[in-house]
Amino acid sequence: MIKRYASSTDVARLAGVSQSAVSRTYRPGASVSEETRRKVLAAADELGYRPSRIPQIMLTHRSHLVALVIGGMYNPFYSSVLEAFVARLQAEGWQPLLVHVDNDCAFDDVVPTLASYRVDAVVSALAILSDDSVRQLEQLRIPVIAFNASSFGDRVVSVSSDNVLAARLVADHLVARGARRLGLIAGLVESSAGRERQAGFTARAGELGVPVAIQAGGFRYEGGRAATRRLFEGPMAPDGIFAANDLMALGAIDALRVDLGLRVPDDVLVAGFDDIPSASWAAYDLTTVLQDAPRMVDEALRVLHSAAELTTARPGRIVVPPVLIIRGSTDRPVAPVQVA
Amino acid sequence: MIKRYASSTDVARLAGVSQSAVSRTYRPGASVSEETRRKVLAAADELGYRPSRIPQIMLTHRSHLVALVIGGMYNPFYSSVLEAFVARLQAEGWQPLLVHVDNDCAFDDVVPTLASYRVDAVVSALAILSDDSVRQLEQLRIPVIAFNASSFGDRVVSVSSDNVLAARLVADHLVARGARRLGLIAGLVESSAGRERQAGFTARAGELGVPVAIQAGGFRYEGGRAATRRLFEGPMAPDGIFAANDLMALGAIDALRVDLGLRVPDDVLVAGFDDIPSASWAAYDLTTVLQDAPRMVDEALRVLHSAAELTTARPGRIVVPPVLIIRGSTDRPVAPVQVA
DNA sequence: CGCAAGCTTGCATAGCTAGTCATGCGCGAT
DNA sequence: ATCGCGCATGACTAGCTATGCAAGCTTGCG
Repeated sequence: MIKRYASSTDVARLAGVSQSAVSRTYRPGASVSEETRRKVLAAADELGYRPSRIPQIMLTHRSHLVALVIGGMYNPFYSSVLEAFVARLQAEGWQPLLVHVDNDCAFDDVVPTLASYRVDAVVSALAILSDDSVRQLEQLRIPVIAFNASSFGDRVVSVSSDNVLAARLVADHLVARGARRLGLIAGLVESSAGRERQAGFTARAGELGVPVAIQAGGFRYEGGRAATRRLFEGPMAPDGIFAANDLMALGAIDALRVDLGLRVPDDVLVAGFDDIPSASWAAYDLTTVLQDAPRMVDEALRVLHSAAELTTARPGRIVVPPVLIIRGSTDRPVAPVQVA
Repeated sequence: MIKRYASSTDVARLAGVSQSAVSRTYRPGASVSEETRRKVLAAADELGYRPSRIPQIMLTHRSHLVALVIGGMYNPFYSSVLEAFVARLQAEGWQPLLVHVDNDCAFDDVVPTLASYRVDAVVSALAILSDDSVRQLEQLRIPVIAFNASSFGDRVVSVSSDNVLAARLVADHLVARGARRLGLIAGLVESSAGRERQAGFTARAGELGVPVAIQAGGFRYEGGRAATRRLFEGPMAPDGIFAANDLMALGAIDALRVDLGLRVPDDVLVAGFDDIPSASWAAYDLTTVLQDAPRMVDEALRVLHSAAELTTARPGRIVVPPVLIIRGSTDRPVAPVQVA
């Protein structure tokens, strides 16, 4: 194997000093004479030397690596969360190790890899942590922070929007704008966020005495479009639709306009969840729930800092308040809400 | 500092064997008796032990870490490339280290960090490699693979679509479908992909004797929308628009329909570049150029494998053929092409 | 029963950095 | 002149795993 990087010993030899002197040159506050520092830096520059973190990991038992588990990048909300996360982690001296999980490669399969790189923590932006993998990570004493997934509330720390409250607000809003027959496009049953949005919406609709028809859309555009067509094949054609994420809501709008020849918002109101960039595009102008991604990332980092000291994070749940963004897709005169 | 992970020595002590025996248990093909293996695995299970790659990195001078540099995740094309890349890297035994670069944090700032983790290679999915940082990486002998960026063709390996050819095909197509006054929405001058698309398009339009007006859109939806409005403030209102990426093309369609009250494709043809998911949504149905992301990732990995052996990749350029996807946004009868 | 061959096991070590400890030097104070 | 102090420097070591080497054991065969 060819040696790629120069070591502090190489630099020391070239500079005619000891390895300690090299190390001290890069350690702020260490005692090095100007003369020695100059010689070391000259030699380091010649060899392209940068101190390695690898031996330090062995000595301190801290890698400053954080595993970021992804697997649903089709949703732009998660790409923006990812980008925000990476930027913040980096700014605070962590390094994100990216791990992909999907049907071919389950979370359980990558746990040994994570452990072998001695990551300090795992952040999952997906709801597909299996019970088994959580137990494995627990045994390895790796703190786990789950994003928008509260299923394992007693084992891991979760950071999420207040999905139930947000969905209730959407129900209120749709009914206030005159909807009397609601349609709900659900996500995936595996997703606790999706389940919470469904629960909040149906609960509030029930309180308001408004019926809700439900179809699953799998969190994707095509799923939302197909689910909308199915809603209109049923006995109760809805006049207000809430999709558990924006992608499905955009599919719903296209189904209504293109497939069913209906107008939005004139014939049917539509609301989504996430506030992805395309939600505000002129063709859609979608009413949606803003998830405060920067705030969520902040909270996750706060947990990370405390978890870094201990061997495990104190399990719990952090909920970030949502904001209802009202746009053209529900733009109709306000009707009085009739509480049943 | 609290010790988080068990070491092979810990396992050896518990199992009543030597550290070598533990190591050999996890090394396929090594000579270990069934009895010893059983004891080791039992002890390892109890302690939650996984072999560490960290000392191995020191011994072999190979980290199997690949730095993935991102910074434009607003474009869904890059999220899909990222996801594909991570999945493939992982399947082949690499681990992606994610690095974010933006205005606050230039590439040069993160080079020391990359070096300190002893990454085996750097993959940049962005065109913002500075000349200085390429030189730094060259001195550190870290191979660099640039995605869709050929500016540093003589220093790094680049993998990209055939942007020039694709843009020529788009020009042909728009003119064949009857456009006689073309508009081009350019990306960023820093992007070589954008420059190539512009060059190919204007060159072919020139050959066909069709005039082209140009406005910059910065690769973003809002930029594309504003650029389109500016195109129509000029002396030559275009009847065919090519945007250097899909996001700007979608902005163009919305500008035409919502801001300018025109019809697509009846009044103006629109084509984009990337084939992001929203390009095929019913509201847009955008003609675009498919960049074969899986193929591009394949090629990048091939380079990576050869670069892993050497200390540096042989500079060069790999070009992947593009595919023109014709959809409704240019759906008009074919007119005969008049070569000037 | 003796010996060789093969399998198994433990010991020792490389690889790199940060920090501890001891040493040496210069200089001011006594 | 001597002592002590502060600074600078080098030697040494911890931390963990894979592997070469030597030694011990078993087994089969003569």
